[in-house]
Amino acid sequence: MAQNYKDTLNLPKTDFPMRGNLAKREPARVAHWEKMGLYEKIQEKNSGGDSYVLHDGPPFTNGNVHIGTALNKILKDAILHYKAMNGWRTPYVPGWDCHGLPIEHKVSQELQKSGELKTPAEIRKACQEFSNHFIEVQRGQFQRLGVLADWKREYKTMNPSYEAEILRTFAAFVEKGMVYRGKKPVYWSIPCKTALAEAEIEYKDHVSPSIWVKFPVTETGDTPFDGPLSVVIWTTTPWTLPSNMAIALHPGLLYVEVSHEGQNYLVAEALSKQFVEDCDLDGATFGKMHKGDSLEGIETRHPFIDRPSSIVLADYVTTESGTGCVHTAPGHGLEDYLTGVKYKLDIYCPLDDQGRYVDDGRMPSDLVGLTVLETKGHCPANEGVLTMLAHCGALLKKKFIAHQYPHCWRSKTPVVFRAMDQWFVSLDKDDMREKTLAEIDKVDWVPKWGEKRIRGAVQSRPDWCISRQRSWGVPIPAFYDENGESYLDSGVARALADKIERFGTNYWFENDAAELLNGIELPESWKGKTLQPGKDTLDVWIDSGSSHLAVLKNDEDLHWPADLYLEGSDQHRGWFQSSLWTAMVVEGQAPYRQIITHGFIISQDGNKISKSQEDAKKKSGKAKPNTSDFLVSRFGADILRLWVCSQDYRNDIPISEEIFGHVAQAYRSIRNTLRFQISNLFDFDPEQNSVPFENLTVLDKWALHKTAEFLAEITDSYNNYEFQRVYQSVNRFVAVTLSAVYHDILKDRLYTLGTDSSKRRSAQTTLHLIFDILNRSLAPILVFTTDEAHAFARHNEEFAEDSIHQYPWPQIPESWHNNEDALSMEKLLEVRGELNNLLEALRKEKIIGQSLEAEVIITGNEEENLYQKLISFKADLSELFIVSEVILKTNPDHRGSPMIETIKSDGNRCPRCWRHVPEISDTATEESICSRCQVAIKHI
RNA sequence: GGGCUCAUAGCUCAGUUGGUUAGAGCAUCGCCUUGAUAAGGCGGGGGUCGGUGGUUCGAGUCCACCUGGGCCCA
Repeated sequence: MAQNYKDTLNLPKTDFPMRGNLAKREPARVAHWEKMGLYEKIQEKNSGGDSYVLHDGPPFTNGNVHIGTALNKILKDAILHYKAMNGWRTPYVPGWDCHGLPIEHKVSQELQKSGELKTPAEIRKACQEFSNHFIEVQRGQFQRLGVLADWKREYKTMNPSYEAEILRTFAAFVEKGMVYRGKKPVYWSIPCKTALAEAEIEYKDHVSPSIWVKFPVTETGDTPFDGPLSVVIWTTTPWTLPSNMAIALHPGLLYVEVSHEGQNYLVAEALSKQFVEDCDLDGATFGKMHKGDSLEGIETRHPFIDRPSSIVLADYVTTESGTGCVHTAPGHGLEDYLTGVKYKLDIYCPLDDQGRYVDDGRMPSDLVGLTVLETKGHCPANEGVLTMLAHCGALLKKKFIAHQYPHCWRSKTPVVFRAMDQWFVSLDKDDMREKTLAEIDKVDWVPKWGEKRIRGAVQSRPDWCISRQRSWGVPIPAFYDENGESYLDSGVARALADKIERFGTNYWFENDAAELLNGIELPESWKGKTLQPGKDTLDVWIDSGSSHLAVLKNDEDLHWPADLYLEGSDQHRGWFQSSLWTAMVVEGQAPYRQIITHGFIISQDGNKISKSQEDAKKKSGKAKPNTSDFLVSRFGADILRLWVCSQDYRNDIPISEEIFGHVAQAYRSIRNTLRFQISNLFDFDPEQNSVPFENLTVLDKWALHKTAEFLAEITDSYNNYEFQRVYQSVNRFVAVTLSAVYHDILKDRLYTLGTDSSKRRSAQTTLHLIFDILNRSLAPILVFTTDEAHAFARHNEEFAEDSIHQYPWPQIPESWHNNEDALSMEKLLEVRGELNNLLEALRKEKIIGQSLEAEVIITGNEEENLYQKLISFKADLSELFIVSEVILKTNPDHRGSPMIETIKSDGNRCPRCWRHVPEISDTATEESICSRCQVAIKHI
């Protein structure tokens, strides 16, 4: 008959599924939101509010959305949800970074397979298609994550109007006189006649001649050497010797004079023994030692060109190989170049496009015309230089050496470092750097060490090389005459920007100077010249660095500067900095008020994700892709979002199966808690059945007090963007306050009392309030689940026309906080701890199973505080402790806190409510139930 | 090699201006329940706070060095 009584209970009822099945079910909600125009509705709701502008850093459009990019967008979305709930207007214009070498490289590889040589315009067209394809892909993947944005107004750095803004930004640089022409070494492929980027370089084994060369000291300065001597350098690229301008020593290393058969040499002390051995200087002796920094400025003579080569200092000099005296050719190496800039050396590079020594009047005539390109193991330039060294007696030793050397990815030939004309931005012009540093002060950096980081980046950045020898980018609007003289003018650049805005950037690549300049008023100096348009494009950091101008300034819905930029911490050197410089030049002010940065995704063992993935791949042969889509397909977007919010994103962010397992568990716990509440409100209409606050039971008032504490806690965390604290608070609230305590106690009331009894309605009123607050407070994070729960709770259906995301952040009455009943309840609930220990002991002894099988005897002194409380709430105690009876025994002799005992109840078990009571109404029949149930059953 | 940064139970996080036996949730183990049931309840075990050395009456919490990780440079 027990089943019959079960039918008389108000058991929970809902269609809200226990299991989310997110991967399958979320897409329908994405479609639902799209259809109902959720983003627009949220904007409309807040149209009267102030706007909060989070300016989107554009992801690069060259592949699927990676987990790190997903993390970034999820954080942005959660912040905007929270701001929108708090009444801010939150227009969010997402962007795409389209130009750049990685795309051009991939596209070129594809085009190369077809074997045809393509013009820049053709390559650009293919790049554009490539980029557009991945914009489609990524947009879909972002939307799948639940990210709400104004996708109709998204910005692309390859849009003609955007490209025009880039050119106008550049024009401002020109106008301020910051742009100048200089030389800088780049990788150069001789067969391809093109500059290469690091990504286009392959390192391969190569055999080179390594040589030890004497540079006789001509000017010793104050240094007291034992006698005439030569500084010995070691190099594996003899062909760069004609461009030698200096010899670099380490300031902190010791250098020693080595004597052998009347000759004296200077090398690093740490390498001197090796040097003697390598150069067969048997019987050499070691003399005076000198510290590197004491030798700065000493002059030597170039071995075969009438030119001094002086001693300079550089930190990158090592004692790993060579002599510790580094041959420095600023036109043929990046480090050499930087040293050259520092010491104002000539950035000399006497090579033409074919890699041949040019006849510039400085090159020895024996060398002119020799190429550095190696064919069949022969390098004419190397051989020419070796011959000259042998003639002049400067060659101490030659040995062949196998080492890694950079090769061109396309032609597979060794590349050379070659200084070429480039465009630079002078960052110190008009104290721009100082002004920028001052501006950094005014920005709110989160975490605050971000300020140190960008300060370091801005301080140490050398002049900005902004030209690239690439096709997929925005052209530098410069022209050249037949002598190679350059022509650049801000007015012309602006006029060209207008043209490009109308015709697209390919206009530049498909027309000659006459057409490009047609209708543009030219500066006097340009007139009468035969000009060619330049082929270089702008550094892509100018592209994305102009976004605040291109996007925020041209949209009345947005404002400049932005309220927030939120990107990975690598952007201190990247986008944060490039945006800052462009803003300083154009507006004289930072483009953002606040910067939040997040760390990088790492594996659980703390290593780089790509590296550990490779290792896993090697071991198991089945590495799992770290793409957003893969993880969404396995766990669902809400789990991914919850994971993001569970981590302190300001540091490294670990990811693993185990971590996702725990987050999924936490999700289930939250979901079930919401489900418990929804299912127990199936017959509750807040309009009809609500109980006023003052009439709620003391336990319900306590629950609202705890809810108020919870809300205050997470509101504070949200305000500080500390989602991991929200996550922790939610877990504790859900698992402890609700599931283990409040919900557990409530079941008796909800299930067994009369449907409309005031204590049951009191519980439902409270549950309803808590559900609403909990669900809303989770809405910025669990965008799908909270919307689903809302639809089921309010409309008892899966999709509703009103979304949780249109509701404001919860506000609660002050009365909930610290009400007197709640504080008393807090004390009484503390007794549960001790009580539960005693019950567990009975359970272990198989005396009881459920706690309702037990009764409690508490002995205490009326003078004592807690015992007084127990007395005043005697009627509620058995409910609170979920036992059948609580007996209070007052004993004036009892000292200290009340003594608690538990025993098995000797009452009869009511088959309906399972409580053990002294009297069952009619023990003779099977219908016998307790008196409380008798009343209840009449009011079902 | 340089700049910035991180290091608290198996996992993810709290630990206020240095002060009693270092906390939480999850996981784990044992028990109970079967009227939140691919759920729920109760209880137990588990860190000496990356390491070393200092400052201090007292340090996870301040200082120095070391180790390991990350981002950015070189």
